[in-house]
Amino acid sequence: MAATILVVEDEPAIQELIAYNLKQAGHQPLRADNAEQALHLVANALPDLVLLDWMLPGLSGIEFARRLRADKRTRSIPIIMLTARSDEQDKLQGLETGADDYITKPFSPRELNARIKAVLRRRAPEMTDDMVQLGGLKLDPASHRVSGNGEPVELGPTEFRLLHFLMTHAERVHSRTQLLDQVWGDHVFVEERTVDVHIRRLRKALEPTELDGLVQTVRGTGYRFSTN
Amino acid sequence: MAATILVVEDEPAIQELIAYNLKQAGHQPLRADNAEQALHLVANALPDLVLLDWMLPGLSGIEFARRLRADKRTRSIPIIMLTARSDEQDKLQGLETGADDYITKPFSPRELNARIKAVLRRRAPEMTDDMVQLGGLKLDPASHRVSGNGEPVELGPTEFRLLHFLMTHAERVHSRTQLLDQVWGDHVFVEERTVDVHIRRLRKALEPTELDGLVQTVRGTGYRFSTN
DNA sequence: AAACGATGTCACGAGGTTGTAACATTTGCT
DNA sequence: AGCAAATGTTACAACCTCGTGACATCGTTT
Repeated sequence: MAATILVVEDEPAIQELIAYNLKQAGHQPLRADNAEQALHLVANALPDLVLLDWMLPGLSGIEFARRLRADKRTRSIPIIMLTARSDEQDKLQGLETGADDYITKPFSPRELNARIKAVLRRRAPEMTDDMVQLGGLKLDPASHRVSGNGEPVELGPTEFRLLHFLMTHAERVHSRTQLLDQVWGDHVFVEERTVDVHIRRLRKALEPTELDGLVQTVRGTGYRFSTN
Repeated sequence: MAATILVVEDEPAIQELIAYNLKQAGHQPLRADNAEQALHLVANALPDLVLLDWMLPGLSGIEFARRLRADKRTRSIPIIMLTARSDEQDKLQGLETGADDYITKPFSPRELNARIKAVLRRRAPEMTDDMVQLGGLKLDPASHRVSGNGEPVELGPTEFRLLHFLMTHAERVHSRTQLLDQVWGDHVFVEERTVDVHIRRLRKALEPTELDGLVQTVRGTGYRFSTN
């Protein structure tokens, strides 16, 4: 895991509790008492996920979420909202604003962790550090290591992310555009053909292990990771 | 999936939100703030589906839908309308004008995606990435693979699209013109006989699996995929 | 300052893909 | 049987796609 998680919660006790739990789970909590402060933090460094209390003094949680969604840079950050009760009204409005999940207080640390993990997996399975093992290839996000048939494989950062994405979305074709969006980020402007070059570098790095065939070209469409 | 979806919505925040969600779901959003702009976009390239806000400044959503339905070229584009409230009046008028579905604000991304998928499945199954399995032939759009009686089948891009369309519209005859429109796309001018050649190539590719008989000629009319 | 690794872009060539025309064959009809 | 229209089949040139190596840039390390 090791995700940076922004906690926006005005109640100090609850904020403390959540932050402690996140730390226990291996995440790095960022804290904010209100939306303004949260916006400041986000301006400095992007969190991987936001835990957002819906009832905030000043700028509301809904408005904060809206702003995150409005900015290209922060648009893709997953949001889990914390609601006081199972308030259907909040829930609806929250989901409309683009929250990925909600959790009603009181909640157990276990439940919170489960939802965080689920959201990270759903939004971006490649953000999780579950080990991926497919067709003789093993990729471990936690240790940032890759091995093919036992032999270690050296990859550059981009090739690592690319392989990670492909392996967590195997048996599917991905267009260059999709790969750029998912691996490079959707706010980056790069030539589509750049993908080819990195695919090439990835294959080259896999060659010594004879596993370069797993990364396949689908002519006219894109690339695919497949064990067939 | 990977459908091109035109979003006609004057509220920037909502437009942004929808576009973002569509992208996440693997679609490619086109945006228009008003009906005029939307008409321009449509003139250039046909979207696979239109998300249409009913309340628009200037030319209304209803009028826009009417125009789409009036033109032969755009008549078959599925439309999902976005209504402010569950306004029976709008709903009736919308469905009458030819909308395929409606969704009332506020709506969750999940609900929107579900409706899009449902409409596509009904109106343009070839845009979906559901696997198609018919008469011993299996075609999987997601992995971009085809197999006949278990054996893999190699197809060029055009043959793949052609087979996909035929299989998702089986037991129906399609004229060469229809196939050109649906498989080659609009705004393309190609000889009708070209279809014959690709049918031939498709059959040839299917020959090794003995499944080439599924692609049938209907003399004087066109071609048909049939398991009989 | 020099060296290095990572990255994005370009240019070139091999090979796959496509549309068309030309010719062959089949089909329906008289 | 004989004919004309429709379809099957093949060959091919134009075109497109992708793999590949080279190179410039940038930020960091030595």
